[in-house]
Amino acid sequence: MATIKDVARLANVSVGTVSRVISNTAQVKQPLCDRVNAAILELGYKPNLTARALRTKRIESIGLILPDITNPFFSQLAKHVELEATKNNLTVMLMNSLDDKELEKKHLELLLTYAPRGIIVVAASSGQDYSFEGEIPIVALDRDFKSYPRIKTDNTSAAALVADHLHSLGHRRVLYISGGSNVKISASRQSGFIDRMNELHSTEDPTIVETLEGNFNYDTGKTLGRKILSRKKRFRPTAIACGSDQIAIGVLGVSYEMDVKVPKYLSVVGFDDINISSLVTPHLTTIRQPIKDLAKYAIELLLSDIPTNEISLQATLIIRNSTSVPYKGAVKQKKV
Amino acid sequence: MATIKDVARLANVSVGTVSRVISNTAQVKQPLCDRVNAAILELGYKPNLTARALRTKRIESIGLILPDITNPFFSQLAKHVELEATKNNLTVMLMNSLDDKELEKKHLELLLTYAPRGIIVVAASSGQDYSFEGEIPIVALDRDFKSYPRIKTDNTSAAALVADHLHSLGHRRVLYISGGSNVKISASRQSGFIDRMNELHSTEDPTIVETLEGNFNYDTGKTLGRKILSRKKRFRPTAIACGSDQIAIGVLGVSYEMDVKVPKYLSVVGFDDINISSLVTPHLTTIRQPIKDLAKYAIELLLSDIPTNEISLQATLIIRNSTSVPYKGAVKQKKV
DNA sequence: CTGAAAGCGCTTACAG
DNA sequence: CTGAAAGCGCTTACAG
Repeated sequence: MATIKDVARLANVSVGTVSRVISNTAQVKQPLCDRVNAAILELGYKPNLTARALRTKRIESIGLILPDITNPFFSQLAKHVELEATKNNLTVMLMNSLDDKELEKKHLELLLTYAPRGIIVVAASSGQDYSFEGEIPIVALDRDFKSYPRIKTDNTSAAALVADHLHSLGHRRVLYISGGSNVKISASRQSGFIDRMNELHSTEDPTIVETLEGNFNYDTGKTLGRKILSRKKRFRPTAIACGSDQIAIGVLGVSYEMDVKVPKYLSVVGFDDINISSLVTPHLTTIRQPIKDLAKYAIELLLSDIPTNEISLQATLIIRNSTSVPYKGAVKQKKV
Repeated sequence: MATIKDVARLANVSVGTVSRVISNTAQVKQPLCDRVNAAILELGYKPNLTARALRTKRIESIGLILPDITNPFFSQLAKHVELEATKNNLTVMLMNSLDDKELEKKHLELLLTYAPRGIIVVAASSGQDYSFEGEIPIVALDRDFKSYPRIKTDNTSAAALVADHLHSLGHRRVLYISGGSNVKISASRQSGFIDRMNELHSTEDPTIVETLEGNFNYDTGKTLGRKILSRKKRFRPTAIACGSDQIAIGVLGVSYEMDVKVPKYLSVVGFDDINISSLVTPHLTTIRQPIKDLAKYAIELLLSDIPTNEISLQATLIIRNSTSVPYKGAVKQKKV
């Protein structure tokens, strides 16, 4: 591999000059500049990133720690983070915390010793019980992490969108399956939905909202879905809103098994718009998180060090085939 | 941040000695060793990885280039690569080629300038039209890349497993939906299936095999599935084997839409065992690739530089609910 | 605007 | 077994 010295020799300038034309950091007279560029081309010179990093004390990478790349939402996030990073000539180091706070901490510490331009963490834990020295910028994505600046979707207003949609279709008895009220973003979605539903309530036109809690996964959808659909029809909601697409797809699964046609007899809404949402049958009505922007702002924040607390982005409702007006027979229902 | 010098000073030894105890590369007498370790602990010293990399000309990372982390199979692969890398104290740099050979090349070149311990590429292209200097080990995972050593699943024998399964259930008219015969691994699966099916054929007990070609995605399953299920029953296969789970899930989708009960009237088999396969309805019978081993061997190969051409791992058949004996009415059928 | 030189934090021959 | 020192390939004050 040719080094900066080789280039300097060939171009008959000092290494300092070569460095300057490469980094475009200072004025270099045209003739010198040309000679340097010619030499770079001739030698096929590529700067040694490690050496540069040692001097500047910054590696041209960002770290990305997330619970599990296998989760469709996270993999989409990771993809856009990588794409956005590449635009900025940054490489991304990926690590799975497996939702293990110890591992998350270890990853963070290792990453810190690489001195990347910044670290994005989709947190497994709140990280309250330890701290880092050093001035490497850290950004929390999606979930809170310590008191680092955070980029997130406005979950509350997004969930309200779901409530609006269902209500406007005519649903008055709905059920919310939550990813667990102990998880913060899950709680935001849940309260966003319920609060809006309550706002929509009036004595003349009453709404009934129930909530069931589980996790963000398929199993929750299956288990709780089965429970709900086992009820007598008059005690069933006409629509189920879910805290995640996974839950919703689980609900779709039991609906099929129990022969409850969606959306005819049951409307189902997800949250996230993961890839398969548009492919399952019926196609899932859901909330699309602005993943690309989430990634873009996260990286921007990392590179800008403009002090920021939180950036909250708006999500959009994607209406597909899993929601419709409630079936005619959905007459006066009793409260469970 | 404390440096090796600080440690040396505190421990009252030379930096060389500190380096030696850290890297465990030479015998250091107990007392010195103890002093050094104590100093490291006291200062919370972490070696500067960049400086080490500059000296050793190797960064403790591996590169991972794959078409799209969003593809469930790749994300599982990536996860296990990362887990395995972490075990070896290696960090992974992730890049999506987006199936673009130019981008793949650019990524590769960038990665090379980082001088990682090795690069794993799940190739978008055969990479025939360019070459790299340098001695950084490269390993092809899943798909061929140049003439680098390759780790893969034995697609041919895996597909034969599917043929065996279907035949033993009693299916005699089957159809294979391929991911395209121009893609090498797809062709292996296809021929593995067809060849075994033909071996199983005899004049007393004939089998009929058809093939349709598309891509590895859901759409292919939907489109071709719809085409097949639109045929009159007597011209329909009793089972469809697919080149990927995505295709199979697409087929499941149209089966539902067209009200063809699976597996009662149609058996469906996938390939890959991506996460959702066990969650779709009905749960998909499929081939499980030994993803963990794929990842493990890839990294082993990278680190060992034992000259190897190809490692081919055996897959396993996972029988779930999308396959069963063909329905009774599946009597004498005519050839299409 | 340009060059000479220091120095980033390590590792590793080279002596002893 | 240990220390002194060179050097990895850059960047960046410091002079001029």
